[in-house]
Amino acid sequence: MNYRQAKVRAEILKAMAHPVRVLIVDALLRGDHCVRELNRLARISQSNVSRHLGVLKKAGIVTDRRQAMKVYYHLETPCILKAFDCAAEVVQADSRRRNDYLKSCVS
Amino acid sequence: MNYRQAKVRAEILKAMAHPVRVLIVDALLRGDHCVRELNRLARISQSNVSRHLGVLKKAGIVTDRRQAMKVYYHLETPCILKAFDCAAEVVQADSRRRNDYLKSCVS
DNA sequence: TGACCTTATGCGCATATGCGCATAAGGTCA
DNA sequence: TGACCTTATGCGCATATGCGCATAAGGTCA
Repeated sequence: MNYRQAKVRAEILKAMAHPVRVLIVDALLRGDHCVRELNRLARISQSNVSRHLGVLKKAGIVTDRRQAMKVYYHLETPCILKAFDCAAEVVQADSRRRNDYLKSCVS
Repeated sequence: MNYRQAKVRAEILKAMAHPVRVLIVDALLRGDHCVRELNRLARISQSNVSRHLGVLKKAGIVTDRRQAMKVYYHLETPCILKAFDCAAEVVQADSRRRNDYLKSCVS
């Protein structure tokens, strides 16, 4: 892999690498939502939700469609789930290692 | 998902969301490497490689072991690949959408 | 039309991130 | 021991990111 390819991948990972954006993606996994709904669900200010949605949209992770006053956002790539699974796996592996370390200290 | 859980996931995604770290993880997929090797492979300064490895280590993605003068790094969670696959998928979906858009402009 | 709802974005500021440079610390080997 | 290799990290600076606040723009509905 060259630097250019790595940069593209990093951009996408970066687009998801924020707690609010993780929350948003998680909500969108269960169906489309408009900004206001996400704002209420995630208890994040409207402007902030909107901005984070902009980041996800720019990265191609979500798309939007206007419907009357509201703008609905749609998760374009549910494969994002895999990244989350991995994230969870890393956490588990890490705590397992920590436990092993603690055990080795005791024995 | 609550904010705390989202934060944990985001931390891990963040740990990979940098071109240099993507390059490093990709290299480590093919086997353990010491800092000097990665430094040469990726054409990144030694101090910089070391720092990025520190980030990956802190996130629990890699582990290190000393062997004489060298410190070898080991990819602890190859599931990281999945995240990369998804990243690639996002890029493809995005360019597909762009093409569709262009076509709709022409027709 | 005017009151109201929803969304995106400009601005300013605080904080985080990235990197080069220098250097200390750990180790090898003649 | 002293020359040398490898690695981690402190420091300073430039740039990126995040967010609150205010507000403009788009739309609805009585």
